[in-house]
Amino acid sequence: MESRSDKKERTRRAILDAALGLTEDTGLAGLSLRQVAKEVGIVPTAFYRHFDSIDQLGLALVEESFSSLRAMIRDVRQGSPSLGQIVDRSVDVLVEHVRADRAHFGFIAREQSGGSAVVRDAVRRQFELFERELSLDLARLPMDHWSSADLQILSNLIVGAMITTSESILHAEARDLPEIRHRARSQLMMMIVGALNWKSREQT
Amino acid sequence: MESRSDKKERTRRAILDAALGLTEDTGLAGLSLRQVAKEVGIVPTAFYRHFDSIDQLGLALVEESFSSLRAMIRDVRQGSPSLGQIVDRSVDVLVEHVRADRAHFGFIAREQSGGSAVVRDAVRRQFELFERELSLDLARLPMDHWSSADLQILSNLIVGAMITTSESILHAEARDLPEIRHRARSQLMMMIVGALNWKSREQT
DNA sequence: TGTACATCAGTGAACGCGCGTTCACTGATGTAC
DNA sequence: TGTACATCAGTGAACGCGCGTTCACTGATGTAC
Repeated sequence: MESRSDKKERTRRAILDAALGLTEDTGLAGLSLRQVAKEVGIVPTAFYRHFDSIDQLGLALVEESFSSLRAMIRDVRQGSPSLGQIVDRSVDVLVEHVRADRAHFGFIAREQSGGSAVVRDAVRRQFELFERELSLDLARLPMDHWSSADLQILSNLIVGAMITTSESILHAEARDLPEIRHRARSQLMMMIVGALNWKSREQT
Repeated sequence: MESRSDKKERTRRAILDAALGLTEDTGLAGLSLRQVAKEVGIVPTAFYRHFDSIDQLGLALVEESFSSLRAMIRDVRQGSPSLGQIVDRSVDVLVEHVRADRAHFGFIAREQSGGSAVVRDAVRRQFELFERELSLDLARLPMDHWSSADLQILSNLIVGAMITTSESILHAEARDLPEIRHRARSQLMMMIVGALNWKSREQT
């Protein structure tokens, strides 16, 4: 038999999924509690058994979505390939993850400048955290003693390009993927090569 | 005396300005015709004398905002400084324009992934156009015979960084500006140096 | 310059609709003895 | 194992509100003669 808390968890899950789906066209701002309830198959007031408000639901989705993002980074890291392969591998993993988890990546991209101040700020805070983590990863690469401030600048640039690329992947047809892959690889290469040369130039 | 059409133009202007203001927190998706009318000081139904719908109003704002953006580029171009100064000058002009025209730049940044499909698509189309223009500008720099495809890839990367930087400027306090300037300069430098070295490397 | 008519930006009442939120409730699941 | 009571996810009616849109209108501005 399914316990009461199991059932509740299942409904909660259904609410989160419904919200991810309904949000795709209109953003969280265009999502109503009643739409969600209807989609899930509960009465509007039952929503409150799970979340205090649409904003709280949004925050839960932010958490979930960034878990997705971190899982992706772990995937890149565990391959731990050579510096030469890291570009190809990173881009492949990005494309793969975005395709496999459109809903979460789309949610993040949208709500980054969405209509709810609370959710928007949460997304931005998570991206800052994410940037700092990436800069730690970069520090482990052989980039002769960069300052952490400079690593963060590079990290900020890379994360920005990653978001732009994710958006391209989300809007693209399958047949456009090779081109997007090529572009993303070229850009990542430019950034890394640029950072290396810019830095060595400055130090001489 | 103010003519009838002058008066109409003035009201239209007031609607556009009210929309830009009200949109700042909630995005276009959170904007209602009645809010705009109230802000302007007309009755809701009078709105229809100027726009068919909020979406049409949004499209007008997209046009306006990208005029702003193009004015900025013209400003960069007319200085036509050396390759060495172009980075500093570009960043200075960007910061200056974004600060002077927060409303338009914020509108573009927001509605790029906003809740209205029509407006969103219009913004994206404009950005693609803008990228192509920038790639033509880049072709005039001494970047030994790049293919236009590669210039577009670089252009796409630069525009992405420009949007990210604009968003930083919009959210920043005045005292954080020097750091943002520094970051933007470093990043633009990385991209240009990277592009040059990556390319020459590939050609050998 | 004066008159008669046309235009049209803005008015105001009215509509039906979906919204978030309140409240008292039901009945199945869980717990204490 | 059986009984009595507590918990609580989901129900259903009701509310007041702001929304976009319709319609017939007003009265100042503009135009033709």
